[in-house]
Amino acid sequence: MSPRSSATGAARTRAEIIDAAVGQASLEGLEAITIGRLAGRLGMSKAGVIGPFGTKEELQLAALESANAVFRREVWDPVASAEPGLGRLEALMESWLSFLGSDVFPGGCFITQAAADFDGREGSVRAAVEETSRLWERVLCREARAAIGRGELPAGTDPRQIAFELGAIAQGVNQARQLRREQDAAGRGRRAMRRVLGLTDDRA
Amino acid sequence: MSPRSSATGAARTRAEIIDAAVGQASLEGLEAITIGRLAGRLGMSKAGVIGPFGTKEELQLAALESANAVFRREVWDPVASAEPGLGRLEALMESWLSFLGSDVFPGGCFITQAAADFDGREGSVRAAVEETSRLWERVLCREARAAIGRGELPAGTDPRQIAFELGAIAQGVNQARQLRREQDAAGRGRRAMRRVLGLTDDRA
DNA sequence: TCGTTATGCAAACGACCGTTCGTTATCCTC
DNA sequence: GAGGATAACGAACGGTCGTTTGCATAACGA
Repeated sequence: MSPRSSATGAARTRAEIIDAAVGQASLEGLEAITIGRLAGRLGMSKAGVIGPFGTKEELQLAALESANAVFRREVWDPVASAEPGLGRLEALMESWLSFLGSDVFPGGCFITQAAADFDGREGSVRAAVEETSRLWERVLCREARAAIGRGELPAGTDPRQIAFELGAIAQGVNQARQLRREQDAAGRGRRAMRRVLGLTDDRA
Repeated sequence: MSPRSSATGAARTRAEIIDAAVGQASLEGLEAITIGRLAGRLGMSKAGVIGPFGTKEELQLAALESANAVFRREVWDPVASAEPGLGRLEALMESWLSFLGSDVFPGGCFITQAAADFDGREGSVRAAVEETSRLWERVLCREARAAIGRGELPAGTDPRQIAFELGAIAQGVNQARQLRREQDAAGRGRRAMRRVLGLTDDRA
């Protein structure tokens, strides 16, 4: 079931195809992946690549699901055991920034890439991307709500506004790093996030 | 020279092709535009479409240039005559939000779309997209610097940080509207921008 | 050990890709 | 009116796209 490295036969092949698809998609977009190029990169035939999925659309959905799992493992899991509230939200942002600065996905944030690629289309992949985006925003929102409930953020704060702003900043970091290749993208993002969370380390 | 609606013969055709290409690109990405589909939509032959540009890459560059001109006309020009400083920066943000909420580009912000599409590639189009992004950030930065110089933003404020955050918020608005179809995307963006600019209309 | 079931390959399909070529219609200038 | 430039056409090029089909071969359960 798990797409980790070992496994036997078909499951292993399937995981390798998905990994290659995720890499390709993070660079050029989920729609730009191509059966033929994946086959070339993997040293397989086109039929062998598409076989386990039946359809390119199913392969796209599998790649998205895999990228979600990677994101959860890299960003959420490290802070999952902490207590809900501002502390965990702060740790989550650090985790997120570290992820955006890594090369886990060679082309940067997979969801941002997929969102731009599919927000003007219709179909099941678009729906899955939208749902992923919604789910992650719900996570941020829940965490912000916990922080408000504990009095760590001002009463009356709108948790959805916090979630929106944190997500926007992450998008900005991703673009600064991937498009403009700014060295200090993470630093700018950190400052912005800390200001949103009231953890001002600069002038009032 | 200007791609406005009237004009004679070839220039007019060229402008029509570019308009169609911009529309298509804002929906599905600058790389996903296709000579054949443009020809179909325009009732022309493929040769007639690619003729004025010679190459798809040149057509992409022309589409990007046109989108830049539209952006400047819709967002910058309305505030260009005001005095530099916080007032104009605020007006610029309103102008930007209004633009993001309009359907000038059917698929949302052209640059965000193009950035995601090309930030993992190489070549002249990528370079042009990057330069556009840099240029716009420089505009925001210059405006923030003016506001700081006039004492309308706290001394010691980093104008590049302001530019980064405003740009990130716009990206967030675009994704909220285009992917998640949130009704109040502009409202969230406005609140976030005003907070960045110290124009707090919510609780301290 | 032998059928059965997976697993992946080679080849081919029709469709569309970007680009090139030669030709035609239309206009402007002598 | 004749002649030349211009603009767009239709047809074709070699490739690549996603998908389907039939055939090997490897693995497995009896």
